Amino acid sequence: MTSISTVTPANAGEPLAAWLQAAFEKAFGEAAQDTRLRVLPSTDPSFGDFQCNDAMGLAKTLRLPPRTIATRIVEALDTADAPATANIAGPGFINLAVTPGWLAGQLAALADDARFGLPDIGGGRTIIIDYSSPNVAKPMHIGHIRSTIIGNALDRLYQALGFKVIADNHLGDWGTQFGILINGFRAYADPGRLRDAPIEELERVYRESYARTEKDPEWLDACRAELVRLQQGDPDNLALWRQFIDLSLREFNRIYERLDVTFDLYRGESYYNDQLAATVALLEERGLARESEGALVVPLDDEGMPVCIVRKSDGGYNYATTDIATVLSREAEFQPDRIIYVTDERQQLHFRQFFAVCRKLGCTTRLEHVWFGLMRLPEGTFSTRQGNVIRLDALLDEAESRALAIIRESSPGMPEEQQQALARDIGIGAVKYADLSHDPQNMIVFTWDRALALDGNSGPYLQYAYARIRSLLDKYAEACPGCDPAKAPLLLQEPVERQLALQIMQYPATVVRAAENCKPSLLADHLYALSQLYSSFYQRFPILKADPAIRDSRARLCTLVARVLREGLGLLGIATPERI
RNA sequence: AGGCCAGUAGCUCAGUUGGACAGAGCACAAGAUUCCUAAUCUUGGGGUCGCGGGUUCGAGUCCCGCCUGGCCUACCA
Repeated sequence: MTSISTVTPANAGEPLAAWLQAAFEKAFGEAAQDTRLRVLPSTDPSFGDFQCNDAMGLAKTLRLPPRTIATRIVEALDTADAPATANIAGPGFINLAVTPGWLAGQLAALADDARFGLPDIGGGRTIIIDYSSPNVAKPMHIGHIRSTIIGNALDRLYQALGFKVIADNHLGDWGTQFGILINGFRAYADPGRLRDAPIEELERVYRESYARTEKDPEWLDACRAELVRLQQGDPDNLALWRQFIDLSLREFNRIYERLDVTFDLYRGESYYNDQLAATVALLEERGLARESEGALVVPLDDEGMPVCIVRKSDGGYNYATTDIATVLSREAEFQPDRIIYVTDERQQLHFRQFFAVCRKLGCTTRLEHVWFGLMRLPEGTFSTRQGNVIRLDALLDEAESRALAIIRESSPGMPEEQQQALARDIGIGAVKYADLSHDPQNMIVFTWDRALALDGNSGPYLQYAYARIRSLLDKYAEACPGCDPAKAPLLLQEPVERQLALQIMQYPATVVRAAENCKPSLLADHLYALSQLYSSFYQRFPILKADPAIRDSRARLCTLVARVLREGLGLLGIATPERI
């Protein structure tokens, strides 16, 4: 159950819904008991601030014209200290225009709440989020960015809502590719290149070795032999394997640092290696697995899915086995409430299958696959073979250098070091926002200009709005020493000021919705709308030069916009520099 | 062949339990800076919401059929 935070309800319309609900019950008695009226922000400011559409839906059950229902609700409203005026429009919409006093009071209550209205939904329960998960000995490319950025945003969102989040990087650090790599490494690796660009070198070695397996059977056998030796624990091969992981992690961590992404665990597939046999034994014990064409499979006809292979015909285990063992291990160690996997869309069937197997084993953890559309290039799918992969570090480099060019032009006086730090925040912010502002499930066609856009609906637009507020508030402090905007009464007179207040008040509900739907884009949209309102307000109305009471109120409104932007962008993992 | 997803303005995309004349950004056109950061703001044109049925007081949203595109469909992950 959702527990409501200290002062402010998560949905800004809730107090109004309660007000309408009381009138509804007064007017209709028992007939009203089973329904709860909902109040949502208006779809158009000209209708008012909030609206309730439920009278139309109730027409059937109450057997009355919707307009009559709406009228009777409105007539029964408690008018003493009413938070809003209500009127009926169209077939039975109840439009609510809230009083300035109510609006100011609600906003002030939100401002005084330490959690800014975010409810503690988690109550300390544990969620494991499994994301990023690149393959060892291969460079991270733009195909990894969505999992990393979306996963990290979910990490931050759930933490903000009171969950204990364990971010687990389930590295691809085990499997047949290591036989090819070890054998190739001994034959082809160049120490100099390995020192200068380790991952490129490992990748080159792998490609060369792999190519040879296709035309040289003896080579292929040698690779297989190395793999067997590794799996049997041969010290030399293990040492090499550890070196590959070590080199890869160093490279990955450089990128994670640039992206401000951190993990609580780095448990690759190899971590579960010694649990695979027991996992399969358990499946057999429970009578869930059977032989088929030499492999061991779990039939899933009852779920309408093809069989799930848990042991290959050569006796080896595959990813399904590892994933099942991973769930069992996580349940035993962490007792998580949920496990969320963030991967691309191609793995949907695999996840549905192994989730089903887990349920058959009696797992009670809520397992969830958050999938996202594959990123592709305008000319088609990117692929290693065609060499049209865009490496993640190259993307980030380009993002930063584009940002730096603009900063040098617009802020030539800024110290070089500060320009570069700013370019990092803005460039990385642009890349992250370009991803997070889209619904994860939509495919993204990658173009440099779109991924690195610095105007319009972009990360820098939001960062710019924030920096302008900071600058303005500094000037306010100078102009009015000793003034505390937090104590100023809120006078929300202009329509755009009311809209700003309403938008801010929807922030907690938006965070909840973004987390529950695993769609950070919902929060990104909200922050963009807030920035648009603010930019319009800023451009059209004086703040520092307004009459003192108005000036102080507007300064306070600015502090609240800044707070939402800083905290909201923070939940998306996007930095908010104080100066641009 | 079956499954999942998508199809909304020239382009990229939003669009809470079905709700009021379908919204942004980019691009295009015209304007705004002696004044709090113009990476901004204001105004304008522009859409048979893939097609056809159905349910409903009401459908971009739900149901059925079709068209187009992407991905998946047993020993890669």
